Amino acid sequence: MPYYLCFCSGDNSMSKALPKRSENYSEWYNEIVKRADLAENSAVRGCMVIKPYGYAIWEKMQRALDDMFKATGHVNAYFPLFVPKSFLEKEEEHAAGFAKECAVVTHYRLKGNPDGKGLVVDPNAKLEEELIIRPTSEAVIWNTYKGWIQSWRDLPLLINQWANVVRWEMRTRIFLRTAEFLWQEGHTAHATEAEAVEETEKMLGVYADFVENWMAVPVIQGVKTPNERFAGAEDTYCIEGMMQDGKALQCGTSHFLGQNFAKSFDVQFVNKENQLEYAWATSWGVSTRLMGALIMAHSDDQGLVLPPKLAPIQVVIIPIYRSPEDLATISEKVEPIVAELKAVGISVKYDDSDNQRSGWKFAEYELKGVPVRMAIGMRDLENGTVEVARRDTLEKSSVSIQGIVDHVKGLLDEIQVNIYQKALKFREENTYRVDDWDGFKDQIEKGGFISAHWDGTSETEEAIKNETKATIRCIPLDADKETGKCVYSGNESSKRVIFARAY
RNA sequence: CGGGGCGUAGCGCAGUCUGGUAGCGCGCACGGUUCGGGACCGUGAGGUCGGAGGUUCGAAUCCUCUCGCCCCGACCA
Repeated sequence: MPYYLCFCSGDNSMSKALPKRSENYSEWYNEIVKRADLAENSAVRGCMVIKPYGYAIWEKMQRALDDMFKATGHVNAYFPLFVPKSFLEKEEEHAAGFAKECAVVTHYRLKGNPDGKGLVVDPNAKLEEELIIRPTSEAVIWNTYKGWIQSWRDLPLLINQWANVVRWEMRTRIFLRTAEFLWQEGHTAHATEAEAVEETEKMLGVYADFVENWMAVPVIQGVKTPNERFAGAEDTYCIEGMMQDGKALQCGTSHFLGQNFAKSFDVQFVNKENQLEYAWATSWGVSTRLMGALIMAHSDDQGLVLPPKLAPIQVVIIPIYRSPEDLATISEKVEPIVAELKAVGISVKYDDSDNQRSGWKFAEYELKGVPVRMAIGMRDLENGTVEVARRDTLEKSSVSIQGIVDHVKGLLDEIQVNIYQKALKFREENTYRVDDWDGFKDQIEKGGFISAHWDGTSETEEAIKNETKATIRCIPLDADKETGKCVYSGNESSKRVIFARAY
């Protein structure tokens, strides 16, 4: 059913087509998440259920990132879910930053309701000290590091943890902002400031590498303004991506924490000169929010578009047949192709299920973003060909079965590059240099990134945010030195920063 | 917390104004015809209408209370 007919019925939930990006971007996003079987809202407020297909993508992300962390010398560990309130309090700015969104455990027991059915909290089981469900783990980890760090020889300490965290957000959006989410958080301790800064920047680079080369989402690397900094950090570095509606999405952050946490948790070490010093810290994280970025950066009105490197199924093969005999003939021809594809490390699914017809399968795998689809029917067998369709461009071609594996391999690489280039082109076409305030207000309504001069004050940043809802996404690391006038105040500025509305 | 909306079959909804046999589409089960871009026909299963109380001969429908969810705003590394 074409989308426009849905208005007649007053009910588009049954329509086969997705809402269009151009008509209702957020509805389009929600429908893709649901229809591609990535995740769903759970019965628990603000919390999602990540479904097997969505989780398979997350697992591929985890695998790639984890390998990169290991390659840069990090090891994994696991720390408690609960943070005693007194720990969280220790670093004041950190505490203030997270206080408003904490889930708090106050009791440890339930009992039968004396007035009837069900359970009630046992008032006699009140905890001596409340436990906070971690919104992030700096507090509990630095409290632990105190016992691990005595000498310069104990440093650097390079640890990562894969975990869930809870932030009691007032409004949630699946993958982009959920009350509970999955992430990794790296927490490192160093002997010198320079080394910690280097680590902070190195991990930002790792994130940029991952997001660009695996997720195929181009990002701008930069530094946050003091307003947007992580609570308790000296500097917050970030990577910012552009979604197809022109809004920015923070894809990862890497924080230089100075000695703030070492001082709050009294983590000191003896240096080579036998003097006591506080350790220098970093922390860095990416979350299941990246799933949101992946969806919003590439997908189209037919459904999800996945970069081959992260697609749980890279190639799907669909037989086209009438009789069981035809199917048997086709399957016989397909089997060695499947085996060869697997042998070169390509994940392939041969969907010979007979409960749906081929047309239905085509649409279904498009919706799920499978990068390459092959269709084989009796006609193909006669010609020694298969029909190969690529998800990114929706182009179809007839390809000889001879050498099909090399062809598919090359095609997957090409798709990976192509969707990155497409996203990069989109970002470039939607990034504007703006030098006057009227132009700024005008452009921000249309969407996209604005590269403009800023006088460096929080007052100006706040005023711009209040008037336009645009925030400074970052001060790009590669910003050219360029003197100019602040787009809002007219005061002196030494470089341009990136403004955008953000998720 | 303020404003708006919604809870009826697994999912999406109509029915509520004006009380009187609980319906439709999708999905599901079975049978058949189909099969190169989301097939069709037939048969069938499936609901104490979010919960509690009230009005009434009779409540999905009217009244009171209550629980939950969604959207907009405030909030948000």
